[in-house]
Formats: sequence, structure tokens, C-alpha cells
Amino acid sequence: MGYDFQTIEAKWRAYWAKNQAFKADNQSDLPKYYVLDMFPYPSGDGLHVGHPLGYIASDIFSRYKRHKGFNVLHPQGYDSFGLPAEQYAIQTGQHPQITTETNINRYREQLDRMGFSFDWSREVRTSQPDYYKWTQWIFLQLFNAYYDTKENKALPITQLIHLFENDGTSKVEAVRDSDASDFSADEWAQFSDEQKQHILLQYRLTYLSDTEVNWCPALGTVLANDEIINGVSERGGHAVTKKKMKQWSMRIGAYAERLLQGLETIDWPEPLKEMQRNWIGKSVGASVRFQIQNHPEQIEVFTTRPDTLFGVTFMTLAPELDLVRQITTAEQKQEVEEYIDKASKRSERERMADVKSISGVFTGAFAIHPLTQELIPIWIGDYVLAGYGTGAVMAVPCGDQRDYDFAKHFELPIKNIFEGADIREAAFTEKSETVALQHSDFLNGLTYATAMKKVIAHIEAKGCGKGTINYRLRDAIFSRQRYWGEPIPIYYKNGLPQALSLKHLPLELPEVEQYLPTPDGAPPLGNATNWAWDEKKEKVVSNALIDHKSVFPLELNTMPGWAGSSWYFYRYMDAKNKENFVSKEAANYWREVDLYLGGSEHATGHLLYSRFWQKFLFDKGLLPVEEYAKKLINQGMILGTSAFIYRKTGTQTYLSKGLIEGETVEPIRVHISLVNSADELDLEELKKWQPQFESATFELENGKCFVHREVEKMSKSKYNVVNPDEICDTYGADTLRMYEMFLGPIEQAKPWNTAGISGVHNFLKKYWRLFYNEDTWIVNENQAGKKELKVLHETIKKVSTDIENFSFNTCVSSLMICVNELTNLECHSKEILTPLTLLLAPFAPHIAEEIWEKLGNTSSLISVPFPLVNEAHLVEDTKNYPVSFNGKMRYTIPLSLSLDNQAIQEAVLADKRTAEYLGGKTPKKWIIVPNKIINIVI
RNA sequence: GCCUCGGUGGCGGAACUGGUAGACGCGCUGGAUUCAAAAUCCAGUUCUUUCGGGAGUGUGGGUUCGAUUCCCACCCGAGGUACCA
Repeated sequence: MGYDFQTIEAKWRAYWAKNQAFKADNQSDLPKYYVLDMFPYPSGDGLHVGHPLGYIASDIFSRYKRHKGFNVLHPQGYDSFGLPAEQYAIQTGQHPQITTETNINRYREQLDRMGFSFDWSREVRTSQPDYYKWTQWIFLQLFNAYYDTKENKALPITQLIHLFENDGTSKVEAVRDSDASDFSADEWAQFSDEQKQHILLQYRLTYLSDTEVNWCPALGTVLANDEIINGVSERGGHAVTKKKMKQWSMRIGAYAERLLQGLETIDWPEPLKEMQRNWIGKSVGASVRFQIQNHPEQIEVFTTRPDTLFGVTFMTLAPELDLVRQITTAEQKQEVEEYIDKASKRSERERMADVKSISGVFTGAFAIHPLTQELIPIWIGDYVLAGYGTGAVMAVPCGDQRDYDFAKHFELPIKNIFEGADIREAAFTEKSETVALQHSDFLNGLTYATAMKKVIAHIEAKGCGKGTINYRLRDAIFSRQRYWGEPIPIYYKNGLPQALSLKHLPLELPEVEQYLPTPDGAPPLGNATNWAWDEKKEKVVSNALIDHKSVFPLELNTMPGWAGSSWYFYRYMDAKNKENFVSKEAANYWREVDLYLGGSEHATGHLLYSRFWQKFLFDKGLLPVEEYAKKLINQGMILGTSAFIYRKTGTQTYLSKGLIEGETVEPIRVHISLVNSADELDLEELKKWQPQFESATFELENGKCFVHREVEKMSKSKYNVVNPDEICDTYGADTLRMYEMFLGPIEQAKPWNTAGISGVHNFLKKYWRLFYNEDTWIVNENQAGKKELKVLHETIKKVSTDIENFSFNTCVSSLMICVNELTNLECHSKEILTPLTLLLAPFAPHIAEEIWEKLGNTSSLISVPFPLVNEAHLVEDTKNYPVSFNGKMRYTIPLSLSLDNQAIQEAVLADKRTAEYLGGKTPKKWIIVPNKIINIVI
């Protein structure tokens, strides 16, 4: 009997399912261990080979932990709201619910096939009402909370109202909108209900604000930055403009400091923490206010270098600031308008990437320097971004390189305030303690640190500024003009948002005819006819009934993708709970995720947002810990090979790869299944694939259209996914599992190729032959010899430490070496093979179970203890000469010997080969690395 | 541009804390077995060479008795860059 993986795998899959072998209990005497994967988005292409990489690793670890005697929680679910299902719906009219369900079923089949030890009784789907009920509930918790900076935590909004009633804003220390103003208790009492609501909105942790979106009029939809190439839409190449919209935001900024501090308490990869730190971008400095000449407004700037305040020779504003139009003089108006228009067509990313071209326009207005009263010209320039700080900078060309370049380019004055610094070629950007300030009034002669202190004290005393900490982190926009997302549980009364309450949830997604925005630009939910809130009946009713007395319009935006994924790990603990998002008992038992596995591409998205929600829910006393994942491992991405054709800019003409010389083109991805191995594109299939290609024209090479290939992240949206099914058919799931681990270190990104898969499959066949010779079971009861025991225990040691260190690729190598050696030793002793099977179990569970049963065990091996190393079997043979000569001047000493340097020198000198090498000379120098190596230098 | 990671044979990769670079697997070459093939097993396989040796871990410098490993500058690839998930 050969290694019949199909039969074996089917058998054990059925066995595990029937026995619910991986169901975790919320009560146990065993220590708990929670292993979490980032749940997949169920795309239409099915699971691709990149998904399992992390899932296999976490499964190996879960299985290992079970063998080590832990109560392991290893759940799985689906992040099932998202853009692709919606786009598919727009194209085909198919309800995303149906698409999603089909995709999930396919995913489940594929996941089951790979032998993952998931506890499916705890499955969650973010798009299911009984799940998003709680996502909506968390939204309401945020809506009903504000951030108190004195207590440094979120508090109920009712408490804030209380403070307002007693003392107005005088005793309030809270995070709020920058345009919020102060009032007294009397004033508060006299405000109308609407005014009060409006004020509270400036404090709530989720609030409404005006923000910009990418609007594509031709497609009639909002686009993600991802869907835009070279400023036009990826689909169809239409123009994209910026459009202002009232949107929900989340005050993540309130948690900036705690998100930063919390990183110190968790075992996450240092590079990932660094990315989050940089994303939060804390900088210490000062904000300074400049009065605009002949104008009531002031410009507030944030600077990390207030010590250079006397070096300011101009100011630069982001072109999109409203203020720009207000202050621009009549003479400059046209030039400024043109510049604003030009800048609005460039994405923020383009603007940041482009440091070479310097552009800007003078507004004609002047600011007054708060200390010298000098007039300072106000410019606009697109190197200043509206989103960072206040969108305005005080330019100090002698101390900042970008200001310097700007000044040189437009021949603006540069005032050197650094004594002895050479600024003929470049700015002096050092925070120097040796170079003193000059031409800086009361700061003259001071260096960085002291000047900073003194100038901040001075501007604070003068009331024109103060020392501040600024964070690069921006509040998170929470509205999406999409259909396939969680409805926001809000309705509008007199234009002000009103929250639903828990008993009204879930607020279920309404049916719509069209998944696109309405013709007048409202989000897709604007197409719903049953989307109004009857305050009296407390239910959703027809839009026709809206009377603005008791029936009101509901919110039309939905939540972003990250909403549902920001708390799902707690739902797994208690997935069926109808009363609570998670019960106290379940949360207190599992507490937190012990090991979280997922890609680093989520570093500043999901992994930051979920930490924010966690801290908020912790503040509310709803969760036991402030950080939800103790340890995190980033599995590297599996990269795919994408295919591109080129679209002539501004046309519907597509070019074959070889014809792009001298043309302005955008590369457009096409699905890799439409391309053959010679990189030739099937145009007929392409036209069927997406409507934009139906009427397009193609320029071909010898009648063929060739694609350009590029290696990048494997992703549905890049149309480059490879499916694991075929490999499971040909080689089996165990081979796929081991192969993906064998490919290389788990954290490293790697392009997918199947070239080496037969090696791993051969290993499993060879492993099988340790137990079977043709049809004969050849395991014997013989005692194992010294050599065999050494091989086994070396492998146990290596495999255990490697699993603990998540070094699964070297683990597989060790198992291969072990099996080779046992084959050479012709060892079939049960004493060796029984523990060896346990070493294999986490990696190739199906074959391990099968052999385990054949070895005469009556119960499944899932809960069998992992073998322990017996050091006694590892001892080296010490009869050899203590040092061995390798032909040059190097000697090595066996690891097991511990000699002091003196003894080593004596032993080496006693060796006759040494005498030969030295040829009568005396060693000049000894280099001795204990237990490793000796060099003799003559 | 900025932040993060990576670059070692024909290929995926190994090398623990600075100590014999290339473990393990693929591929390739030769052999055994076979009527033959598949499968399996054995040997070889960084490059170069006048067979003494010489060169070699993206490039160029540096530190060190010794560098894939540490430092500096650069080149190339990947991820993220705030509405893909």
C-alpha cells in the first residue's frame, strides 16, 4: 500500500468533524491559549495560496499547544462586508448577500480540506445582522462618549452635559473639535436643544465633519485611492475630482498617546511597532498664531522649531484651505484660483512623492510676525498638506530644507539666524547645541534646548502661542458611500443626528434596486424606499411617511471595512450571545489573544483601529485588558505575478506591451487566467470579463496582445490569485501544508512557485516507508539503538524550539534529515516511530493520525503530550582528540567539552600537526572562541 | 518622496551572540535497479583554474585577527502611505 493521501485525508477530515475534535470550552482546568488568524474577506476567486500561509502556521502552533496541554481557542470567520461584492453587484445586479454566501461556502470547503483545527461552532460573519448588531452598538457607545483628558479616558456624554450644566466649559478638559468655543453654565441653559446637540457633537468620540472624497462623476461613485491611477479611474479612465461631504469621523486622535504607550506593553514585531509610532507621529513643538494684516483672521501654525521663530521670512498655506480664498488679493486672485484647481487634481500621495518640482503662488496677503511685527508674505504651495497640523507652515528657509528650496526658487529672502552656519548651498537643519542663534532678539547666543524653552515661555506670556504636542495621526473617517457595509444606526431630526438604542438594533440593511449612488449623488442607501425612522413606533418605515415630526430620514452612509474587524476577536469568545457583544465570564476567561497571526500590510489600518476600539471598550469597563493581542507575528505575503496591458491616456485604446514606446499610458491589470504562459492575452475572454473592454480598441503586435508581468501582493483586487485546490488534488493537503512552511521563513514575503513541491511530497512518501514496505507493516517492537535515539532526540529538540520560535521552515528540514537518517539506519522501531509521529502531527496531521492509529492507539492523537527531549541521548562521543585540525590554522573543539583557554592551548600545542604548521615559530596570537573555534596567528 | 522589510549557487532557502558560507529541498549530471518506463536508491553539483590555487553573500567604502552578520553611502525589489482588505 502506497501513501494514499486522498483516502487518508478524507477519513480524518470526517473523523474530526464528527467528533467536533477542535471545539474549545469556555471552562477548563487546563491553561488557556488563544490563537487567532486574521479572518479572510471571502472573494469570488476563492481562497488563494497566500491565505493558508498564515493559517497553516497558526494551525501548527495551535496543534502544538494542544499537545502541550493547553485549552486552545482557535476560531475562524469571515470579514464579509467589502467593496468587491458590491462592485460585482453593480455589474451584475446580483445581491451582495448572495455573492458573499456563495463565496463563503467555497472558502469553507477549501479551509476544511486543509485540515485546519478551527472551532467552527464559533464562526462569525461581519455581514450578518446578529454580528453587526454589536458593531452598531459599539458605534453608539462611541457616539455617547467623550474623551476626558484629565482622567485620560472616555467617559459618558451624560457626564459632560452635567459639567456644562454646572460650570459651562470652564471645568471641562476634553478632546473636541478645533472650532469648538467656550461658554458658561448660564449660556448653556439658554441654548436651544439643537444648539446643545450641535455642541455635544463637537465632543463625541464619533462626530460629523466636512471631509473630502474622490468623486468620479462618470462612474457616479466615490473611489478609493486604490482605484485611481495617474489621477483617473482605473475602470474606464474617467476624471476624478475632490468633493466635500459631511461624514462621520472617529476621534482616534484622543487615544494617540495611549496607542503609542501601549506599544511598549505588547510583544509585536519591532518594525510593525515602529510603523505605528511613525504613523501616530508624535512631535513636540509649539503652535504660534500670526495675525493677518488688514483682516480679522489669524493663521495658526504648528512648528517643531519655535526656536527659529526669528528666521521666518514667509508663510505657506495648503492650497485647499478655505482661508486662502478669503485673504487672496484681487490682483492675485486669478493666479491663486488656477493653482488651487491644479493642486486639487493631484492626489496627496503624488504631492508628497514629488519633491523635485517646486511650485507655489503668492496670495498678495501679509501676516504680521508676532514678535517683530514685520510683514511676512503669505504664499500657497502644494508641499504643505491640509491634513497635517493646521495646514499652514511658518517658513524658516535657513533652518528647513523645503522652505530653503522654496525660498531659492521664488527668490524670497533668507535670513541666517545661525551664528557661523554656512547656508549658501543648503539649510542648516541640525538641532545643534554648539551653534548659537543670532539676529533673534532675546534668543541671541542661545542654543537649541535653551532657546526652545525660552521662546515657548515668551510666546505663552505674550498670548500668541503655546508649547504643544502634535500628532500626525488624523481622525479616522468612518462614513462610506457604499451599499455593502453596516448601516450607521443614526437618524436625522432637524438636520441633527439622533442615535438609535440597543433595543432597535440591528438596524438591517435595506433592499435597494441600484447599488450605485443616486443620480443626485447621495449614497446607495438613498435608493432605498424603506429607509425612514418612525420615532413613535420605533421602527423602520417607508420613506413616503417622512413628515419631520415623528418620521425622519435615516443615515445613508455605511461603515468602513475596518468597523467589523475591530472587535471580532471578542465575539469568538462568545459567538452566540444574544444579550451582549461578549459575556463578562467569557471575556474574563479568555481575556486576550495570546498569538495573533496576520500580514504587516495591516500595520497602520486594522491593527491600529482595533487597538483604538479596544482601549475605548476597556475605558467603558466592558473588556478586561487594554491591549487585545499579547503577541503578534506577521506572516510574509505570498506574491503573485500580475499581468498588465496599457491604456493610452484619455482614450479607450489599449496597447500590447511592446508598443508603449513614446506613448503616455496607464498600466491596467488584467486577470491572470486570461493570459497564457507566453504572456499572450485572450482578447475575447477579456471583453467578456469586464464591460469597459467590450467597446475598446486594441493595438496588437503580430495580431497578438502581450502583457507586462510584475510581481506584487497576491490579491483579488490585483487579479493575480492562484488557487490551492489543484495542489490538494495532486499532492494532498499535508504536502501543501508542509510545502508552504518549507518555502521559507514565515515572516518573509515570497513569490509563489510550485517548483519544489515534489520534494516535500517525496518526504511524506519516504516517511510512510518507515512504516510500510509495499503492503507490509514493518514497525517492530525492537529496542532502539543509541544512534537512533540520538537522531530522535536531536530532532525533538530542534522541532520543539523551532516551533516555539515560529521557524517552521527549518523544522521541516529537521524532520527530513531525521527521516533520511532513520532510513539509512534501517530503523523501524516503535520506540522511535511513535514519538516521531507526534513531531509530524502539527505539520501533516492527516498522515500522522493515520499512522498513529496503525501504531495501535485507540484515541486520536490530538491531545497526546508532545515528546520531551532526553538530554542523556544527546551526549557526544568524547573519545576523540579534544581538538580537530581542519587543514589550515583553525581548530574546532567538540561542544560537549568545556576546557579553559590554558588547557586548549596546551592541547593544541601537543598536536603534532600544530608543530608542522608552526614550523618552529611561536604563535603570536591566540583567538579562542569558547566551544567554537581557535585561530592561531603566526 | 516618506515609513517598514528584504537582496546569499541555475532556483526556494540555511548559517544560533562576529567564528569552516551554501544545511535541507528543487533542478541538473552520472550510476544502480528494470525488457523498458515510472518509482526507488547511490554519487556529484557556488564560480573559476595552468588543479598549486584564486574569487565569492546587491554595489562601493569602513571597523575587526576574522564580516552574509556591525557601521556609512548608494542601487534594486516588496508592503504601507489614511475609502482594497
